[in-house]
Amino acid sequence: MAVTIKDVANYANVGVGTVSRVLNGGSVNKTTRETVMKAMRELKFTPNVTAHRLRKNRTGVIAVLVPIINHPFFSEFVERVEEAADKYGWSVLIVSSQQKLDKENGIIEKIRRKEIDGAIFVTHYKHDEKDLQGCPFVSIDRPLSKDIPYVTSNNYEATAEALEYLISKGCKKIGYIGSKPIVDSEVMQREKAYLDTMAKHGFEPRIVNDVIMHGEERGAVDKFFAAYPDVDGIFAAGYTMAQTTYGAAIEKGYSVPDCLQIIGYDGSFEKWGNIKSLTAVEQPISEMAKAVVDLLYGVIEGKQVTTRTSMKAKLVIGATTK
Amino acid sequence: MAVTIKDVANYANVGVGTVSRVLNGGSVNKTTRETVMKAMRELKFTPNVTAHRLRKNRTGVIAVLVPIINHPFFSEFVERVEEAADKYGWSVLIVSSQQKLDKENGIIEKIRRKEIDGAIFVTHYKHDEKDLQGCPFVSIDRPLSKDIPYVTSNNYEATAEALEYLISKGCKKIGYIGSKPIVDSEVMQREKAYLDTMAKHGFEPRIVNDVIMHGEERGAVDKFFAAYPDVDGIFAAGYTMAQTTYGAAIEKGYSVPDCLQIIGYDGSFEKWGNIKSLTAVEQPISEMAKAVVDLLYGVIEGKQVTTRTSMKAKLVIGATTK
DNA sequence: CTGAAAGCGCTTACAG
DNA sequence: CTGAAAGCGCTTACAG
Repeated sequence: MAVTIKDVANYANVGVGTVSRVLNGGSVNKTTRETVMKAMRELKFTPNVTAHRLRKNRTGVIAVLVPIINHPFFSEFVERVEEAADKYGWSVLIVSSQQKLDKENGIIEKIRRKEIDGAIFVTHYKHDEKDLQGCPFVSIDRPLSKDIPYVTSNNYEATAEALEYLISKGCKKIGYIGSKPIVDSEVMQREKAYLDTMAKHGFEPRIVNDVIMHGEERGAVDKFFAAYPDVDGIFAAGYTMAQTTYGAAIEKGYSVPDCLQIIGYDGSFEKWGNIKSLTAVEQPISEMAKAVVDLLYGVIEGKQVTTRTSMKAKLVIGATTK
Repeated sequence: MAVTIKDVANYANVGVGTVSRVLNGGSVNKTTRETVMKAMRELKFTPNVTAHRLRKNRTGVIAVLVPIINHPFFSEFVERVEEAADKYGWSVLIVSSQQKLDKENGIIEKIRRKEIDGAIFVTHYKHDEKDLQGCPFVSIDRPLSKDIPYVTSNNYEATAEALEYLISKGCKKIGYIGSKPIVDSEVMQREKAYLDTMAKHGFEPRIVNDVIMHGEERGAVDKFFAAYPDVDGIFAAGYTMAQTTYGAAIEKGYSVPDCLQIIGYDGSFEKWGNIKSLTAVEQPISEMAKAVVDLLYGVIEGKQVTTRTSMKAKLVIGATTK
């Protein structure tokens, strides 16, 4: 069969413990270490992760919960998580919960049963504090519960910057279309930044920010245009919302960006090469994924980790603004 | 710690072997089995998968390779695979290869090193026959290599049906826009069905079917419209192609479906609620995923499995046809 | 049908 | 720093 730690030990004339120690960075005499490494190379040894996991009481599996997978932000996020998780030898279970509580509870239960080692929540649902006790969890944009670490981006500043950009391009009747999170989340800073910026410039706010699910954007967008037909700039607080806004605007006869400028959050239309590229606030998805995976590793290993990590989003100019 | 097979054995006054046998469906005396099951229930025993895997030399991880994850067909397929894999206690590693050979070879290498148990290829790349020897592989739409099982849909019949539908709705100048697979694949039956149907009706073919990557659809679509501006019906042989075709057609001033009718393959635009829903040939994604996972299980367990499994796609009428 | 024992490939106190 | 040994939680011949 495959070559094991024992074969290496025999070949190098040491005990298996020693081989294990060089594998795990334990203290080993320098020349001994070299002999062992040489043996590993010559025998083409690769450690058996399953045995390692059994000994360490780990499964090597983490879960990532997203509301929907077919979405520019979430799908890229998930990809980056897979890449970052590879560093720890983890494989990742993708759970697309579409805001269904039972799927989320299923994951919590799996962790409890030790079927997976931990989970990353990108979904927004309210959980019982005590269900989360002692489980290795991390999340995006909001603390799952007190003291549970999470990664976010500078929602407030990035949104304010985007709005100032619209204003600098001549917009005076600026609207905000969003999808309100079910639970307290830093995503709400986007709306706050909008209100503050409008107030600062003396503009009256035009807002539609309801609690809706992915796939229900059109209703919110139609409601917005019905209420504020005179709008000349829109900040759409999510990718799907921006795409829907753009599509509806074109249908309704608005000329983009001449009469109506649009800025979205995340992603760009150019992906499929079929519509013009969106001006958007882009979150550093890759860095956020890496950070959240490292955080989860820390939690699983019982290390001290920072509770809140904020990363910088930046405005990327596309063709939906002047 | 957690309750183990040993605790159950003690509690039920039997040997651990017996407990293991009831767990794995070995032959056990009926009343003994009941005593053991009762003990498991009362002790809230759940088997440790890692130990099981170590003993069976399995990792419990399979990979699924897709060209791109943010795509209606592939993302749903991947979700269904996750669900189906759960039945075998597997977790699935999602690899988005965007037709990059090194990622695919990385997976083959992982299987060789026993880091994963098997893989499902939805990507289309040419691999060395001998690299695939003895590895548990299955695929979609084409045999990865001789005798390697795969699942497909009735591409030919479904495409022919879609074209007959266009013709029944008055189309006479029907085009085909596709993305040609790099390797031999049953997807090519779509083009064949198109050519046959055109010939049958005495229509002249209008085809653009180049080898392109996801994200490069717009070039093909523009090329098509430049060559055949008089088109009144289009069969777009993939979802992204259909979406791009629709977007470009609207931009170029075609009225859909009044002057130009479009049928796609897979997915629908309505997902984001922003554009009209597509008339499309829908593959039975869930069934295909289930079938391919069961196939992989068979291959891993060394069972005899059927080489080709074909499932029925069906035409779903949307708003892009009359 | 069933129990005792060996072993899957590692890690980790325990002595030295 | 290092070796021998126990043990992680299972499965599987081997006897009976």
